[in-house]
Amino acid sequence: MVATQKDIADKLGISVATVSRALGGYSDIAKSTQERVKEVAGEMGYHPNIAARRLQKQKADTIGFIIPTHGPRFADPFFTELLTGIGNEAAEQNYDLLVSTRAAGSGEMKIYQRMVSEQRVDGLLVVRTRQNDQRIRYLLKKNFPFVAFGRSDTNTDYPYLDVDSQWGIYQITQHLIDLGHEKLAYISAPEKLQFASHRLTGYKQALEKNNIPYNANLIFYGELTESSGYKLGHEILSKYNDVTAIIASNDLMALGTMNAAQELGYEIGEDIAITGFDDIPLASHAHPPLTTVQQPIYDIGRQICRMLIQILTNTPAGNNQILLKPQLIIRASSKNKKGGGF
Amino acid sequence: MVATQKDIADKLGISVATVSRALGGYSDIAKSTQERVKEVAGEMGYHPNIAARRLQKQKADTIGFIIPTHGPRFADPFFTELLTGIGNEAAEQNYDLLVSTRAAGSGEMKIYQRMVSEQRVDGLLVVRTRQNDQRIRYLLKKNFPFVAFGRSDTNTDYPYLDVDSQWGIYQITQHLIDLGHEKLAYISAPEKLQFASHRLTGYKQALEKNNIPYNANLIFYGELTESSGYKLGHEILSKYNDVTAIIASNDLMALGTMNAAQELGYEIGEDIAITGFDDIPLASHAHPPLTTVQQPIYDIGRQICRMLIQILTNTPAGNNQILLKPQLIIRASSKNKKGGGF
DNA sequence: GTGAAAGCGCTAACAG
DNA sequence: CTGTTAGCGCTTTCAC
Repeated sequence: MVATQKDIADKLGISVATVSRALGGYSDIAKSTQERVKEVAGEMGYHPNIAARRLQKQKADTIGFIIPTHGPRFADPFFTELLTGIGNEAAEQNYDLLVSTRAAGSGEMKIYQRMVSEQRVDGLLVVRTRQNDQRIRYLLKKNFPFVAFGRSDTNTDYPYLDVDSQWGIYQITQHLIDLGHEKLAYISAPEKLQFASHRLTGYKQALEKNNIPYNANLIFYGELTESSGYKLGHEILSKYNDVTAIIASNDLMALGTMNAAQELGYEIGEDIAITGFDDIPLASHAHPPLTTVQQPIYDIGRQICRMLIQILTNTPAGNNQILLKPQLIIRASSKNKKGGGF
Repeated sequence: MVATQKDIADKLGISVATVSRALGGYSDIAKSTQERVKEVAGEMGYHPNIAARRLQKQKADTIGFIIPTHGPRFADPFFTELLTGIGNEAAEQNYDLLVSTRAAGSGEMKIYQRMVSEQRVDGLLVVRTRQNDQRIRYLLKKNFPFVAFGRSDTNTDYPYLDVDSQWGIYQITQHLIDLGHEKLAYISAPEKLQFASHRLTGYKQALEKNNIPYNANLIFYGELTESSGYKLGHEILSKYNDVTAIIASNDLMALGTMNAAQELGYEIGEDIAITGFDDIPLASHAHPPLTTVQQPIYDIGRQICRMLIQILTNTPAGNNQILLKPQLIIRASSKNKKGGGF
């Protein structure tokens, strides 16, 4: 049996209210009483019952994070790192973190409703924003606190943090063009993801700037997994043997593409350039190391969590629509085009 | 404002108790009443307040999972997949999943205490069991429900699921020996992790069986990360140019080691064999694909979660100390030793 | 400074 | 079948 405030009160012959005040560190309490209460609380191994506290305070002191997984073998290191950032920030601020793992689509909205309606959490973190995002529409309608990692196409106003991935892909494309590449295939994220269009735009912009005609046949759509990159890598290289660079919109797909290219006998960095996006730890330990666009994943996790808590505590938050500039990381997977005239 | 049972009761002119019973699907209720209640509940958008329910039931219907991270850039795909398994199972059984991310050591025990004492969760999942594991000792002392992924050295009795990684490493070592390798370096997990010793034992057993003398200098200790494997790979290959195989005790370190070896000009699978453990999705898309020992990570997550829920609901659980046989997956990173006499 | 009393929203025992 | 009552453990008026 766990000790309650009542147990302490009984033992000390005082009221529960006094115990509560003593423990809560209120000022209108005799110093001596407070000390006695704290001592006995310690002896009895008292710990507050948070269910009771939550009911009374009408707050869960909990943040929700619903991870959009794709299938059982969802093993994206990006999310582990993001989760670590979110979790560490939440813990420091004394919030619990409620996590759900749900495939986008299959019952995902049910979970949002459950978290919101049953007051399981005080606020939510939304990631991988999508075009016309149902989740965001729902939360706005319910007027429920949330922060998104990613913008949305609807011109609604809500707090978010995003990385300027259009700019990031523009940079990486320009980098490849500078190296002499002219036929660059592009592996996009699923079209419905908001960042997919940002990134694709960055690619198009760079081509345009350099007077390279855009060719829709060179755009491929993947699922952000290694195996998806692998399949598309094979497809691209078998269809177009004159492609000299492949830009993937995340590292996992880039790694899969590298694998395909290597199977086909390409030497990466020499015969073909391949690039990613994210800079997961594996990117620098790939063979060859992967040129990519770095997002500060851990810090993003911390920051979106912090933004949400600021909203929940009505702390003046400053700007709550933040756009970070990512950083181009050049490694050996991109080199001068062979015979590129340099 | 959110609708409560009282609101429904008032609207219908009945008591809160009746509403509760109607909603709870009890049998001792008039069908007509139940229908009216449910209808009005729907209209008013009623959803139970779980804080109240938890207080009354003295159960949180929540499972806790504390992820032992190492540092900010913790990005182990293994854990994403494990989390997905745990999360999906919990959701199916209507349990919430509370996640904490804490570096082992730094305040980790505080989180366990918080979860247990403040009754934030009904049970806990413990992973990466350690020698003389503090967490397990604590939970046993508190008589708090938990299931561990991994055995422990104390011969205490508690529910766990583990993979027979001794057997797994034995298999992989034997496989390499069969290929003609005789000087095999070994990269261990940190010594304090329980599975580190199991795996090392498997390695030693295989050597012994084949009359290869054990050489302690060939044992290296890593941190289970790519960069750790990378550093040790460099160290091993610069010290011992006659090592022809390196056995890493997880895939991430194996991948890092491959990177080091490739930097040094080795052709993996030809000049040197490198193997891992886990079979994360990236293993099959490495270059060359990685020979490894497969653990059914997602299923392990599901199963430890299921075991815990069985304990919480007093469901006859059958065997609650389970040892799974992993599976050897042979890929191109291990081949015949060059000039090995085959 | 402290106690008494009320109430957060729900479930459960008991009466009728 | 339904209402009354009590209570989960805590915080928060309001008196004194």
